[in-house]
Amino acid sequence: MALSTAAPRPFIQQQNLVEQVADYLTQAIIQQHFLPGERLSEVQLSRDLGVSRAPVREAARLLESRGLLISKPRRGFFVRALNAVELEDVFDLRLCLERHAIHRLAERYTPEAQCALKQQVEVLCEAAASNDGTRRIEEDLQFHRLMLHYAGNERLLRAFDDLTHELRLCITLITKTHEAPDTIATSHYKLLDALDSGSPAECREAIDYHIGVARKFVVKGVGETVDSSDEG
Amino acid sequence: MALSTAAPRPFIQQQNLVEQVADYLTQAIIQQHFLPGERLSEVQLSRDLGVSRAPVREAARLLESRGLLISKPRRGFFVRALNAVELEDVFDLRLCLERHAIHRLAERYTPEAQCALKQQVEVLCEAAASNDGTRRIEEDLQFHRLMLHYAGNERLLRAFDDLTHELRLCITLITKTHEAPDTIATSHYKLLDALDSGSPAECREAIDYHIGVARKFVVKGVGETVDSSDEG
DNA sequence: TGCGGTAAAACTGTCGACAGTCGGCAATCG
DNA sequence: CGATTGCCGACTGTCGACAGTTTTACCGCA
Repeated sequence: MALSTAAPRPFIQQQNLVEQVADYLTQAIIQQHFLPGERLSEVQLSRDLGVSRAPVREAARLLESRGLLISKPRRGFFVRALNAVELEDVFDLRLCLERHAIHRLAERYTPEAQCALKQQVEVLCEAAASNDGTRRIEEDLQFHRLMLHYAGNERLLRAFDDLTHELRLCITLITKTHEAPDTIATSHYKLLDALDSGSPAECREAIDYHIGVARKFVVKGVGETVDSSDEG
Repeated sequence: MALSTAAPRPFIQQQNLVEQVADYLTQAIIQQHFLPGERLSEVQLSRDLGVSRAPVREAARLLESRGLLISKPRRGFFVRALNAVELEDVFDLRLCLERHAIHRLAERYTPEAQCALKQQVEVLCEAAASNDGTRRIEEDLQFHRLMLHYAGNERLLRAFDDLTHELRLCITLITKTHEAPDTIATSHYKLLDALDSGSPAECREAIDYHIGVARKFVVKGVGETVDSSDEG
């Protein structure tokens, strides 16, 4: 049941308008083409994308379940705006999930997992040296996703994926205050070392420190952008 | 089979059709009017409920995001069927969330929370003495939901709610193998005692034992119902 | 000039319809 | 007699349209 094997690659896949619209909206939100709190007009979107409103609505509901949009009855869909408290909650839950995952992973740390994680850290380091902030974040998240993946609990992985959608909601904030390249590298290598040691205490300490640093940076970013996106 | 009351207008006249359809579907699935793996026909549902297909589709997508339904392209929606592995994953994640929650709660254990939890245990004990298995489960879940609530992290609570939807997916299995009333009572009082003590170690031990027992019962229930509802 | 009320515009919620696709069944062929 | 192929029915994906509601713009009045 390992999901590590290559994903099924259908020959022809592009015919699902809902998914395409969902992807488009997700990217547009992440890249801040739609600002937090902004209202999305179904008719305008369907006009712009050249589709009818039905797939737009279904895609919007999908994003709502992922925490990227919020629907208000008779008002439409709005881009979710995370405040400081909600962001703290997100990182607290992330800590919860990753603590659990790293322990589970330490219990079943295969050479395959070790190799994949090490490889991903190298990719991450490469990305960290570049100027592309978004790519840095994505490779960082991908490393953590791999950890969750090799922890062997698909439901846990799904919960993490749900969470990262919300993390991406403020990805531009994160890129602005992201750590220095060498800090990123050492921080992740520490996680690998902890896993190699197999010690639960070391794992916990490493992940606590790691998430703690990330949290600090992001919350700082939010604090700097005192955004008065009020809602009623 | 499920909708013998397919009269012209069963129940809907207000607004928010999507939520009403979602509630209806949720109840129908929980009460096993739709069996795991069964396919749901959009047209049939919309006919039976006296609405069009649009709200049915949107409600189905909602339930899909909650893990109650699975959509297969061009095939429609199917009732999710949890296998033993997936159920183990669910309980593992539940352990993850509740461990975190009880620690957070111990840090900020107010008299209000203490009172509310104690009250809910009493309600639960009352329900446990009754014959209504579903009510027992619901009051049990409600106790845990209160714990998560007073832990003070709304995002954590949402993750828990998402999880309980899947738990309810096999609620009939759970009711069949639920613990004895006095076991339920003592088990929950142990949680309260651990919280009163304020000791993280005691909290962890109590919640580990608690979830472990629940897991054992449910997994046993699944094992007895050797239902090979695999999917391809 | 500022404010309240009314009317128009825009939007969402919902509906019925059409087209492409999938699964099952039957006729055909080896 | 079994396997294959073509056909038919049913269903999903998508669309345009209508009705009720919310927002906005405008106009009269103080």
